[in-house]
Amino acid sequence: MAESIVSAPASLPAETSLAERFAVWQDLGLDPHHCPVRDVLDHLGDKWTTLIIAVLAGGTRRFGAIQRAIPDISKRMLTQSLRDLERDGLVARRVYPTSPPSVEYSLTPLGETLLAPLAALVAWAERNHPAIRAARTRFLAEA
Amino acid sequence: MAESIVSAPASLPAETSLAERFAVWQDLGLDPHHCPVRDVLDHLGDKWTTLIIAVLAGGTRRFGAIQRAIPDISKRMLTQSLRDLERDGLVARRVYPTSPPSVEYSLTPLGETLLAPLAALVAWAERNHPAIRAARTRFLAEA
DNA sequence: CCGTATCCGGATGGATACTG
DNA sequence: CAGTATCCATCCGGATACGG
Repeated sequence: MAESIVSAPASLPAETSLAERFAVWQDLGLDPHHCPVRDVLDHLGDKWTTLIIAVLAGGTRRFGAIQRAIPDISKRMLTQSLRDLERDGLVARRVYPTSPPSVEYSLTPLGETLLAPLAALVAWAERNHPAIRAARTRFLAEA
Repeated sequence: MAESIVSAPASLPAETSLAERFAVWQDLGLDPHHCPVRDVLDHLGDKWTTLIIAVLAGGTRRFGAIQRAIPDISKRMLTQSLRDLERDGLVARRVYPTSPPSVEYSLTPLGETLLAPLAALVAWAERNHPAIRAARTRFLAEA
């Protein structure tokens, strides 16, 4: 997919509002290749990625250990999610050619920089979880 | 769905690490009803929600205005996403019974509290977008 | 132990047409 | 203008079985 030559806009200062950032993406036609929400966050939003990052936030883990930490993930989805994270440079995979083989996963330095903003969002979710559930109940009661 | 009587754990201080938070959810069996990642963030992770919030971060908007701001969203998906946000108490919907009718959407106070952590995550995505794209290219080159 | 391969059901989401 | 209704293709993700 011969990438466009248009370079991404210079990154804005950290305190830039969401609304201002949106205006920039909009000028680029919300092209998914230049819209970080679509190109990066959509990935974090899938069913398992955030949970896996939370596990790896605790340190290097083996494949089986991650699977035990998230009881209802299948090997298929765990492998695929880890591959995607590796592909994006957030997770490192190290294979030890022992028998039976063992494979260790850990966050890369890039992956570690994600922890702070992600933890802030998760903290928001925890703090407001009761309010959100209350809103849902109220909404249902009106229908 | 007669809700369980087990109350959610008291919320942890803001600086608590992801790994520590995960341990708490895990003790509850990662039950989706008590895991904010699953009950709240999964919702934010769907295809349009974050973009819609970014638009509303700029102020109250009418249905048509939101649709024009996000060129490739269908009316169907916009309606559905807005309903979900309204249901969770993040967005308010106000109908003016004019002819033709006009409907305004805006963030609720609860919705506004989401802007700061969300903007931080988006800022991370913007800043590291080039590094992530580079990692993808590297990954492809090895296969 | 750490995967891959295959199959398949259900959810997601786009296109289109219609309504108050 | 702001939806709803319907149909339909695609994709996500679970179950199972097999391989290095």
